[in-house]
Order: sequence, then C-alpha cells, then structure tokens
Amino acid sequence: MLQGLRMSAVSGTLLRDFKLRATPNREEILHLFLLKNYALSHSDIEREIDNSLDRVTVYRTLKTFLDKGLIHKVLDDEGSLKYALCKEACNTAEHHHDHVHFKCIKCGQTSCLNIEVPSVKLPKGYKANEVNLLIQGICERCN
Amino acid sequence: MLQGLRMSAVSGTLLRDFKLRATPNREEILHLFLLKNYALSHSDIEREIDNSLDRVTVYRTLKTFLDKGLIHKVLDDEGSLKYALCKEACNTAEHHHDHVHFKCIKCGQTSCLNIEVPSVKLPKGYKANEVNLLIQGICERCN
DNA sequence: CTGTGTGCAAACACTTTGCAGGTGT
DNA sequence: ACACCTGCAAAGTGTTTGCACACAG
Repeated sequence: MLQGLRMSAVSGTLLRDFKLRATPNREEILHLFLLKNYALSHSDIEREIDNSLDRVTVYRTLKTFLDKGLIHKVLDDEGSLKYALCKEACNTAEHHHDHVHFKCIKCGQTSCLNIEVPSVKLPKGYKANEVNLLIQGICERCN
Repeated sequence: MLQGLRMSAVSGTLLRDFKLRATPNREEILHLFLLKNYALSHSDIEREIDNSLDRVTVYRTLKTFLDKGLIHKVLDDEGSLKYALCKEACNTAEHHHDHVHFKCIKCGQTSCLNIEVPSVKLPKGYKANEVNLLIQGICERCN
C-alpha cells in the first residue's frame, strides 16, 4: 500500500487515513520512516531529525503510531526496540505481524525481509499468536 | 549437560568448569537460573533474590556469564533483554544459539522450546550467523 | 470552540564507571 | 599474595508524567 507513492505527499494523507491529526512533527517522523527502509530506534529518529524536536514528543508519537497500527515493533538483540512501518494495511483491530527481520552485524541496520515466516510446529497446548524471526548476519551491501 | 544433576550441588562446580570463581553471589544467581526453566530479566533476578544483592553486581555477573558462555540472550518484545542458561556446551569460542523461544502473553514467561529452528532461504547476498525465533501466544499452562 | 498534540520541567528508572576494601584460589 | 569480585557512590542515559499553552479539525 505504501509503495509507489510520492513520499513528500503521502505523510499527511496517511496520517488522516489512520485517524490521526496531521501535525508537522508527525509528518516529519513518518516521512523519515518512509525514507529509510530499515527499522529505526528512538535514538535513530532523534539523530536524523536534527532540528528541534522534543524527546518526549518522539516517545509519544511512536506510542501513538504503534497503537494505531502504523508501525510495529522490531526486535533487536541489544534490548533497544526498533520500529518499522507496517507494510500491509494493519489497523487497531487486526495486525498480522509475522515478520522476518535481518540485522546486519556490520552496518547494524535491521530491515524487513520479504519472505514468508516458516511455519513451526508447536508442542501441543501451545497456541501461537505472533511470530518474530530475527536473523543476524551480513547483509548484501556489506558482503 | 545441565539436566539430571542436583541443583544445589551443581552451581559451584559449574562455575569452576567455566573458569569462574565460585562466589556466593554467583552461585545464588546461577542457582536461580537452574531453578527456573524460563528466561529471566535483570529485574526478575533482583526480585527473586530478595535479600541484599547489589544491582551493580547483578549487571556485572550477567555480563560475565554472558561472556563466558554460561547464559545467552533471549529476545523480548518489550525491549528488556532476558537471559537463559545455555543448554548445550557453549564456550567463549563457539556458540550455537539458534533458538526458538516462546513468550506467553498471559503469564509473561519466556521459555526455550526444544524444537529446531526452521531453515530459512535468504535472498542472495545475505549470510546468516545467528537465528532467533520468538513466538508469542498462550503457553500450555495458561491454556 | 474543543479536544488533542507539544514543549518544558521534573521525576523516575535503568545502566555504567571508579574506587576502596573483601574474598577465592 | 594476588587477582578478581563486591558494594557503595555517583554519573550517565533512557523513559514517563504533569501541566500550561498551541494548534488541527
């Protein structure tokens, strides 16, 4: 849904689609996600948006985006959560976040791989809800 | 390697096996890991060991255990890392940490599932090093 | 106009570092 | 005896909350 659109134009519209007020801050943060194709941590965002943008606002914006289903959490091995855009249409009611993420141990970037999550047979009694696969290694650019 | 041994006796020996000094603190923390069969966060450890045990010591002990290969990181969706014992013989030189972990969204416990990590075909150019699979859902006890 | 977003300040929580003294081997 | 572990204090970093004002709809 997000691909193939002019980024500069899309942020405001996208926000309204998700029933969020289109404020400059939100547009800027959303724009950054559209620009980068890898997962961003809180501090990544602070670093990239160098002009004044309150720390607290970033926290709250990320939480809002998360609640509304614009972005999803991406696991990281360092304890610091990262976030990435939901590629398909997720909304508050239903998410399908079975993701494969790849973290490069050289450049540190974590990106979404467009491959299927392999199905796993759980022991009986267990019921799966969400599956997260994090693969660490060397990405194609660093190879 | 760890299974089938009397826990109270094993901590000290195990520490020496890993070339670590057997101190009361370390034995207590290691004992806790042996006792619980799910992954523990830093704060879990602080909570469980209610008597005096300095926060800083826990940090340093966990780092030491990690470095020596006694424990490994377990991913969590909340940003707070957890740790669990390495079941097979891992040492500083070689780890094989392709793990499947299951986090129950009811009781919050994350445990190691004894199943194989399904193989994933990576796009060409990518090279995998370590694979972490985190499945979230309902565990057998909460079901 | 109204409800929500924002920035500031401050509180709070988490993690790391330095150092002096204690302890395992 | 020596090297390493520990606890305390303090600094550094990350996150949350309260409040008054600004602003989008």
